[in-house]
Amino acid sequence: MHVVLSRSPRGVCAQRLDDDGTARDVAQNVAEHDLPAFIGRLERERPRWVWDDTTRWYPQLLAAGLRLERCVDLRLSHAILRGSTLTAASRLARAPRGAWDAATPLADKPETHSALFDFAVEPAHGAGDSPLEEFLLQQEAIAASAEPGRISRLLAAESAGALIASEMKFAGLPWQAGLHEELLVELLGDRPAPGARPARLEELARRMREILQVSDVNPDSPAELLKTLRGTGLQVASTRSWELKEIDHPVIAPLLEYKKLARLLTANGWTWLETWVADGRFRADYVPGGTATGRWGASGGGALQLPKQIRGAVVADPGWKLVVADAAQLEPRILTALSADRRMAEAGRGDLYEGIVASGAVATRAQAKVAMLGAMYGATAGEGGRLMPALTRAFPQAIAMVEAAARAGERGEVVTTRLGRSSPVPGDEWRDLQQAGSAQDATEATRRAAGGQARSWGRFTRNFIVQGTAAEWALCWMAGLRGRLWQLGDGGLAERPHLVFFLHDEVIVHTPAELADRVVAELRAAASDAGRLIFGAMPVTFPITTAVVDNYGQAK
DNA sequence: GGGTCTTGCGCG
DNA sequence: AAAGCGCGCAAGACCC
Repeated sequence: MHVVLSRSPRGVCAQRLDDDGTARDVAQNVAEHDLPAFIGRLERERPRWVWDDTTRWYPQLLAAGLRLERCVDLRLSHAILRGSTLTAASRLARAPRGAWDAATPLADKPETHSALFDFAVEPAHGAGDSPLEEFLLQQEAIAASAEPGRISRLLAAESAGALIASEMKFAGLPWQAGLHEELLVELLGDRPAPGARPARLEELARRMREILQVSDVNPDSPAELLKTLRGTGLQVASTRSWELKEIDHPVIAPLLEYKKLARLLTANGWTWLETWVADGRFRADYVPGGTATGRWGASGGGALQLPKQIRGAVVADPGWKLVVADAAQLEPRILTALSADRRMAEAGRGDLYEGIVASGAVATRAQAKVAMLGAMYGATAGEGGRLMPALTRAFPQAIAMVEAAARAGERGEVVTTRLGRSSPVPGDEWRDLQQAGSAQDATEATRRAAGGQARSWGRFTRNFIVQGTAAEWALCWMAGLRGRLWQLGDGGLAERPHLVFFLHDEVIVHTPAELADRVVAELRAAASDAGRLIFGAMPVTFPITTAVVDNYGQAK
């Protein structure tokens, strides 16, 4: 059973649907304040809740103590169906852009700007924009798809991800502000007055002045720093750390240390702590489907960029543990499964990179890693580029697949992940330049620019199929894990083992200590489920590394 | 003064 | 080891 929820000025409307899409009864109107009780009652029948945007419904339900098993997030589903080559012929994909193609989550927009429930505001969209009609249009597109099984799995995983994102924000990542502050004081000195440098940074700037024998140096301004360095005879093109590392000069060491600490101060210093940590929790805003490839984004707090320096401040509650798990060498394994390259699958029975060395393709594990990254990112120069021919000889099938994706992108074509997420179409500027570059009278410079741009888009599509399918795997992993964790405990969401962090191929589960071993088992089981769900009986394994720790800094 | 672009660096 | 993919954020630079 599906239950389609929508809001109108009169309250919430709930329409039950049978699995064939027919209305089970007359739609019910529910007052906003009765909604949690209403949903709680119906949840016992395990419906799939259908709503426009999870962020507009689920947070308040969580706050009321509910946890729902499954949903359809129409906005996220629409974005996938609209772009997917698997549903390109559907009415949904062929319709002109409308309210469901909004670039931002609906919750980010003021209510008055939403055309979804107030047809008078934007009559141009007509009544076809209602959640019920959109849902039926989506069902139609899925049913007519060449691969309904794949696309519906993707939509289920994407929607589960939306539930998880809301739940992780609700539960929060356990964060000890006191520990974080101790760390800052230890590395930077006491908290400075606003606008002033902490003692440690001031000291480093002073040493740099002495070494360079200048009256002033401002390492916070790349432009000024570049002038100062050049003024003292240093040949540098920029002030990037990786470039400075190559230079042999006494000022480099304190400068690099300054940069490292200044970064900590501005990105995750006292201000960050005050803004993002409250009541012992860091509550990040995750953005499911926030990137072209289907990876999540984050907005505010930099949840996906937590530097290793401060991970020690992520501490389990007393009597609880953190189970940190990541999928080992996920993207190369995804490439293996996508291409069904049996020799690469054989190499991946244990450590994939060691397996590649054993195959004779390259000499060292480090080379194997660089070569695989080169294959997935499209390296042309450097060691990655040099290793490509050997890798291609050893694993022709896998390499042919990413090469084909690159060639398609260079031609401006769309590529599609295993479950059906398609890459965006290149923009008008891209097409204009390609056209200009292939014209009879094109200048050499235009030809070169067009070629460079084509290859750049080819690197994007090459990577898209791997990164995008890896994102699908991670979503399936997490969705399965979420259900398994729920079965391990009793009570509300935060009283049972629950997800508190997700970073592309890595998750953290916060769990009562006595359940940690069972959480580890569920993590592994969910990983092999995910592999089967996406690739069927392919002989590719997705090993998980796990660590049961008191704080995140202890993992890895 | 405010908005947008650029630089640099954190994560995978 | 090199600078090839995907992101978000803060600060300075730059422009009006």
